[in-house]
Amino acid sequence: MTDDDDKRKARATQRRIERRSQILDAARKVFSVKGYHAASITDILEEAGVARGTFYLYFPSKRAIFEDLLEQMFSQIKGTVRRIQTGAGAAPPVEQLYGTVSQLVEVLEGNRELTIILLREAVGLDADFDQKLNAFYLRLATMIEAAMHLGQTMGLVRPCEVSLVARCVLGSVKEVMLRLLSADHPWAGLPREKVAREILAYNLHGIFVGIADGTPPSDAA
Amino acid sequence: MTDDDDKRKARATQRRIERRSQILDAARKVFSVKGYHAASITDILEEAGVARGTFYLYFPSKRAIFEDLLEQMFSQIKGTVRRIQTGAGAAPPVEQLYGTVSQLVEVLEGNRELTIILLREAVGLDADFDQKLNAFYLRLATMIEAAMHLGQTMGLVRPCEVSLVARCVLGSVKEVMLRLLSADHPWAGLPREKVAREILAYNLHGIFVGIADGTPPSDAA
Amino acid sequence: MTDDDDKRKARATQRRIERRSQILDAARKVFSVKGYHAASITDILEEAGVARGTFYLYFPSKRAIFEDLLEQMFSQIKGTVRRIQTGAGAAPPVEQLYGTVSQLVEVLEGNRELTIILLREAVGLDADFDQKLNAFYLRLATMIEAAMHLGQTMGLVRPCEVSLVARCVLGSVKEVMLRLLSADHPWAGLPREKVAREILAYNLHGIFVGIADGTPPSDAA
Amino acid sequence: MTDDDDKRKARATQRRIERRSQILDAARKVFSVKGYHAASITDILEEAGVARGTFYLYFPSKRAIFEDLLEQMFSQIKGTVRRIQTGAGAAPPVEQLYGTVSQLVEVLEGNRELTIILLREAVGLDADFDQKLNAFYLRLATMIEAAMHLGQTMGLVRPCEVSLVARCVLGSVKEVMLRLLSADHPWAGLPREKVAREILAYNLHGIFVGIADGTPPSDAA
DNA sequence: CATGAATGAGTCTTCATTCAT
DNA sequence: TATGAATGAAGACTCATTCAT
Repeated sequence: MTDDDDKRKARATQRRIERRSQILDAARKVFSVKGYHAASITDILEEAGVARGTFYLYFPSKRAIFEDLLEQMFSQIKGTVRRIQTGAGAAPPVEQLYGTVSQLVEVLEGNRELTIILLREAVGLDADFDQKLNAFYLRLATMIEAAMHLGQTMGLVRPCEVSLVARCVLGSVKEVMLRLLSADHPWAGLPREKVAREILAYNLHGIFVGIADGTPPSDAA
Repeated sequence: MTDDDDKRKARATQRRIERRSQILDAARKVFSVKGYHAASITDILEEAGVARGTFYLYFPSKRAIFEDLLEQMFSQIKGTVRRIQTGAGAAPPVEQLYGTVSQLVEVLEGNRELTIILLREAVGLDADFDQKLNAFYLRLATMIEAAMHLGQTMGLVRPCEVSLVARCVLGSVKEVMLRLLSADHPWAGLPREKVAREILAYNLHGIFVGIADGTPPSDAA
Repeated sequence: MTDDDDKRKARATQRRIERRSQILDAARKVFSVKGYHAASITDILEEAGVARGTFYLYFPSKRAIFEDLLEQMFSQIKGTVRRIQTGAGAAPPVEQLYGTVSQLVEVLEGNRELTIILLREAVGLDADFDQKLNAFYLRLATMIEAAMHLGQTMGLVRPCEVSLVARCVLGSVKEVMLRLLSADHPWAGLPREKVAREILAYNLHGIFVGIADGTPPSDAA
Repeated sequence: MTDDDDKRKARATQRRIERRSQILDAARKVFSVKGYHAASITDILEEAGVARGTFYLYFPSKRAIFEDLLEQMFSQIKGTVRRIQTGAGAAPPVEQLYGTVSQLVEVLEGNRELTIILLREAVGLDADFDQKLNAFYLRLATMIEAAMHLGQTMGLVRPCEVSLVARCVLGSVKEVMLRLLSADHPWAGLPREKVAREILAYNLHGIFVGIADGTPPSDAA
């Protein structure tokens, strides 16, 4: 009996999770196409093939599901961007950076809809919401700053107003990724690696002390 | 009589223009504080001290006035960003660039409200609207591309995927300016020139073939 | 010009007041028939022949208009129930009481719908609301108590737990009035005066020290 | 086998009854605190510790369970209010009345929650429902009328519009009991007997022919 | 019998836009 | 030209009830 119950409970939980995903997926799609404001609960309902009440069974409000989506993105990006290792057997910093950028591009491309939401719906919902986004970007900027400071102590990064330049770095990545993921970008054919290398080259030669010979870093490494 | 009529007409036209400005100013303020969606016609009305019907006498819709505001911004920025001169007596390209960036920062700072609107309310109204914004940024990107191509033929700019890198440049400027103009940025004290120089240095060393010696370009020039 | 403006403004204000009344009347009717919960804004709209938005132009919420209606009732009743005068030339207390009761019945009958609302919708909206109603009835009860205390010092009212008996008085009036105003009461034909006299007789002989000889007080007076 | 079946059936029936009570108790509690409208099925479910579907296994609707609760109250009150006995060995009518009132107060106090529901949620659900309540109160009023008519033939009750005065009596009891049972009434300390005596005294001296000497009837008897 | 996920009709409220004065 | 009252489409959310497991 207990076994049966357990099984049933497990199946129920499973279904709950699936339903949630189903709605979440629909919302992701709708939000990425229409944007937060233009998207109505009804749109999501239709996309998900679910009744009104069901939605509210899984999410307390339109805003809540949107935040959920953003949280997803946050955590995925957080998982991607890693600190530079400086230990003995660590790979050269540039290599590591390339790895991070490359992965980042991959993750963002793999989450096209979420990324578009994150990058587009940059702001404008309400103060509370903006703050969350700002906090997120601040976290990213801070990570970049930290890496730059480290680079400076290693003599790899030129002296500069780090907090400002870190934002430059962030901005360049944001802009490129948004275009890359938008419906009809001009670099449709570019492979991820190429994109990653270009971004890295652009940024490195802005924060890197050394001879810029026009060769992308992957070759240099 | 005709004279009188003319005078009257002129005065009337004058008043029309003033009224328009009055409403436009109010809208700019409201939009920059609340964002497009959160701002209501009523907010604008109250800020402008104008009646409901009057608003619709000057603008056909909420969206229209918002577009108007954006157009203002477009033209101001267009006026700032100039093509690099290559003629005989022309100043060194880097100098020219510095001038452009410096002016740009100044203009954007001088139009804090509009700039914030432009940078934040990036997208999300509707497809039509997004296209306008995309078109605007595309225009900017294209100008940067043109400059880069020129630079490449002059041997000043390293070979790269120009259309992509141009977006990097654009993104870095957008991000920095948004932070700079936001309520409480961390570089509160930085003078415009310093900001301009940092941005330029960051970007130049990313698109510039040459020895990156860590010296800001203004010194180099 | 100013004259014209004044006139126009006056007319506008007049119309505003009328519109308000129009909606208020409709709401009164609907609430008295359906009760607060069963009545929908739509019902009121249809009854008033007014558009949805118009309603919210005059009242911030369904609850607000209901409270308004109640306030109306409060003030009307307040205006009716007067303190007993004990001065030299004052009419005999019983006479005064009869006057008050008689007027009260008249007022309540004249505001059939409001009264029904007040008496029926006794409670159950929310804590806040209940409190308002309780406070109102408490005020009435307190007035009755005061009159009774006075009567006691004058030797007219028998000793008793005044606060409790005051509620008895209040309750008897409430119940009778509710029935009287309800659609199909059994005393349909009874004239106001008769009703007033009966209520008074009933109550007087409960709080009156003296010989109850079965004669209605109006005769006794 | 049949025995076993019977036993099983009996046990099952027993369980059914218990479950029903369990839900009924929860509903009583919830309704008396929140009132009919504010109380949700979910509230009852949580209070009862029962699943949604289970509820509808025992009651067809929210309204139905509410009616059930009211029926309970009806029958309890019906059991309390007895006809006055006029036989040879019967106790004096006043004594009997005192007994009835006293018992009534006791029953109502013992069913605090139900009573509050009955007295507060007086009306306002829908026409059908109101009618049930009206019918109930009508029944009570009719019983009082009958007693009064009897009293009149016995020369104990003064001539009056019996149907109206009966409502006065009913109203006075309702009002006092509602206050008495409400959270913070002013007579918190009053013992039941005192309350019963006061109510009776108030009412008797309104419907009783005789010398009102200010003494509570219990003393008089 | 019991469960609780799913349903969808119905509610209140907002706000851009229109139009008579 | 200016006003502001009126409009009504559209949106988010609730909750009693059903039904597959």
